[in-house]
Amino acid sequence: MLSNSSKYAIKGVLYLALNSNADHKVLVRDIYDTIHVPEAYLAKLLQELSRHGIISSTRGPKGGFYLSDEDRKHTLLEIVKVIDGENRLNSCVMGIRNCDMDNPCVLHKLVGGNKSKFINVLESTTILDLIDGKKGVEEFFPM
Amino acid sequence: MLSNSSKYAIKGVLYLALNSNADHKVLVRDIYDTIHVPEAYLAKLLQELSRHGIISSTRGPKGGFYLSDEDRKHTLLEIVKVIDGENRLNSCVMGIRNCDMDNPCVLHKLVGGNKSKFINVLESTTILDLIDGKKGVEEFFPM
DNA sequence: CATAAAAAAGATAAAAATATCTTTTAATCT
DNA sequence: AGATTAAAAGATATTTTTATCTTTTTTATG
Ligand code: FES
Ligand code: FES
Repeated sequence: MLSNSSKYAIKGVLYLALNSNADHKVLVRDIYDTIHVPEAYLAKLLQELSRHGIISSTRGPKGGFYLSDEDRKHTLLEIVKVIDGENRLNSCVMGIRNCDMDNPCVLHKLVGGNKSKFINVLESTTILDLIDGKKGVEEFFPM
Repeated sequence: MLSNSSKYAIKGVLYLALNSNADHKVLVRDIYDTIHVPEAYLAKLLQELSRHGIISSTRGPKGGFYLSDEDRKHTLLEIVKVIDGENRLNSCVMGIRNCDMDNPCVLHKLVGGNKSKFINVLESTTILDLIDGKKGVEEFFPM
């Protein structure tokens, strides 16, 4: 479904969404324990997301990772694509060719619909949507 | 979604469903090229399925793998469980705990439904269902 | 400017998934 | 019985994913 890395990344971003903004940056060191992701690994993932403009960061003292208002408009799919690459989600359930309505594999009719719905959810759900209405970390973590 | 191994296994079983029976056993050597699965790897997978009673096999001359009528009643989920284990499919999208309606993670509401539908399809689709109405290998392979 | 803080980048390590190769066992046929 | 065929089992190799460790660069501050 999703790689471990993508799950970690989503967790990290979710934490940032709940606990950071441009005036309050947070360190990996302060996140990893709460969301149960290895510290160094989480750092790599957040760096990757930052490099791709999904989240924000600044170096040096008072630095850290955070989400700007713009960042919060990014979708789950964008996160997944940065971490897992374009192809992982798009590939056919049977791993044959890129999923193609015109040329479906045996399982396409059976499960293809679910797959596209899943992708659709990821594509249409922003970080903001996810935390909408929720206020506490407790509502999400430990997860 | 499904591991590579599971996809291979399903392909192999599908081939057997189309091209074998108790009186016509087939060799891995005659399958792997058509379904594009490494020979030795496919052998391992079919052996595993045979060991678990999902497919049938006999050794020695005139031996090979095949599907009995009973074998054809097995579901896709059974295949996947033998190859990927019980937990891969059941685990939460966010990889947190076993997916539990009573205690859902953030993404459960969004994608949990799709996931259970997917599993449901695998559970309710037998080999026989899959090839029902189809007669030629061409309809399935190359896949 | 020197120092410290923190992300970025790079290198390395460990584990899991994927794949292949070799030996053994069972069945068939002469 | 002996030879041959083919799966079963076991051992090994490769690749990918997951994870950690080290060095470098950037930024802030005294
Ligand atoms: S073509 Fe295989 S799932 Fe769509
Ligand atoms: S609890 Fe996470 S997907 Fe169900």
